[in-house]
Amino acid sequence: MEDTQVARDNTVARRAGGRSAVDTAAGRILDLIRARQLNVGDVLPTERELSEITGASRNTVREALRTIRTYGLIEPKPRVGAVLANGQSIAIQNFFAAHMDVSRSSFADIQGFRRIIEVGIGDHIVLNATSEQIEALDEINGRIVDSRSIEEAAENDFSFHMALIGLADNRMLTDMYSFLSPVILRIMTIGKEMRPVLADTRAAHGEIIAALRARDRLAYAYLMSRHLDFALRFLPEEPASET
Amino acid sequence: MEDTQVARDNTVARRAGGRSAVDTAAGRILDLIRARQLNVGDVLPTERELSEITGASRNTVREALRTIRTYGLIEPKPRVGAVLANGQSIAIQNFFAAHMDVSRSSFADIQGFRRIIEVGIGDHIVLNATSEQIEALDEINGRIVDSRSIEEAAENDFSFHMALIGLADNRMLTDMYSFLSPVILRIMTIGKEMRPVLADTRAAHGEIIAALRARDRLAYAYLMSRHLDFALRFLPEEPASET
DNA sequence: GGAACTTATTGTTGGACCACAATGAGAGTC
DNA sequence: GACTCTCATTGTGGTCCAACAATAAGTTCC
Repeated sequence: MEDTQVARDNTVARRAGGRSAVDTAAGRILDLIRARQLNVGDVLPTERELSEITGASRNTVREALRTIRTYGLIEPKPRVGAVLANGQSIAIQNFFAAHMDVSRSSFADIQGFRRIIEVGIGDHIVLNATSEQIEALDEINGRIVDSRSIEEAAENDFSFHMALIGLADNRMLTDMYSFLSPVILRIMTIGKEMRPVLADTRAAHGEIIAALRARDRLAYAYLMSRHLDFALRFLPEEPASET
Repeated sequence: MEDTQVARDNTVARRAGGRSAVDTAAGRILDLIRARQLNVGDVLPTERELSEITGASRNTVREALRTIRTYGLIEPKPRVGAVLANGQSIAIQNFFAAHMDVSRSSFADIQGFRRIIEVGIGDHIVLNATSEQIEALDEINGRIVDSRSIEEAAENDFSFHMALIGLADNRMLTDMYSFLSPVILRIMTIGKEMRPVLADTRAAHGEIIAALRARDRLAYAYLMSRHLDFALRFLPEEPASET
């Protein structure tokens, strides 16, 4: 009898709030994390406790936790509870991996986004970057040909572009690139798998650096635009088959 | 008897594959989508059928569906089943919301970001936008002076810029601006509170539209850059506090 | 100090009920 | 007879519960 009561009450609450019980629970759990100032490594209350706190059943709490988990914010750990994590990378990667199966335009979209950004920051860099910063770019660029694996090459490639972003001196941009880094890395990896000529990448970067040295914003825009468009040409039409 | 068998088999499979039953189920469902060539609008089998197909319990299937749903790939529809959707936009916005702390970026950062983006999309718009699209911008721009409140003016202002972003034809950009819309709206509201001359905004937009009509990319870049920089001058230096 | 045991927690299952919407059967009307 | 409206049926997702298995931290015993 009481279980029926609970069920009916929850249903009413759901309809009233317009949100499902799972959404409500997820929101409360996120509020809890915020309110308790929990950081990476801290543990959440147990599912049963969360069930009491949120007023939802354990199953509902589990679905809510599953959502938060998909965001990479928590990592379940048997016996101890869910641990706050920054599984951002894996989460984003999974996110895009799941989407590549359905929509294939994502790669192109991201490359287009990069093109706008990395071409667009040219003016600021040309005007404000110090010679030391530009030479630091050159140093990073040199690592690419030393890479001993595709993955390492992709990481070094990304490091170069990330350093470039850093010169824009804009926190939102930096955050955004960090956020997108797993996907960009994956794009680079695929590109290098299809056309593993590291020297070309280095040369293209080198031209860009030269344009920066010369404080030539037009050359920078042209070269960067060409560089990113070039990468796009080697991306597969079909989705990347993951395992 | 058989259920016990199934349970034990699943447990074994889980330990062998190193993946949980939920992950396995999610993988099989995604395989199913791929194998059946399901497109947006098509329906998945019911949860109970998926339970039979994947060999997992309905609760496990539900958690798997919850993951896929968090990715924005499906949308549950009562009585019909889960429908394939392209909720990538909303999903990625949720990802942004869960991971990116906009409040830590300053107004200047966000305006700088906007400057890069909105100037950067000029080339694409000049080359690809139809005359009808440009006239639509003009129509939106006309609403600004009709606004009867600061908030309404800010919304109309944002609509103009959002429409501009839409012309870039890049989903990631559109998603990003949707995600940032509350903050941008706030910036615009503050700006208009400090300098409530709507005619100026409209005039600046009008010049930009004129540049687009003339397919003059240099004029566009100059005018847009000036327009955004101008707004920045009237903003306080505090960080963008959200909500 | 190390090994076996206890125990609390997550993982998974099966079953139950509710609200809701589509379907179709049946009554009523022309 | 054909059509329309009403309403019960039915099937679906949403939520809840109780139970057991697997796991690892904590505890006790040697």
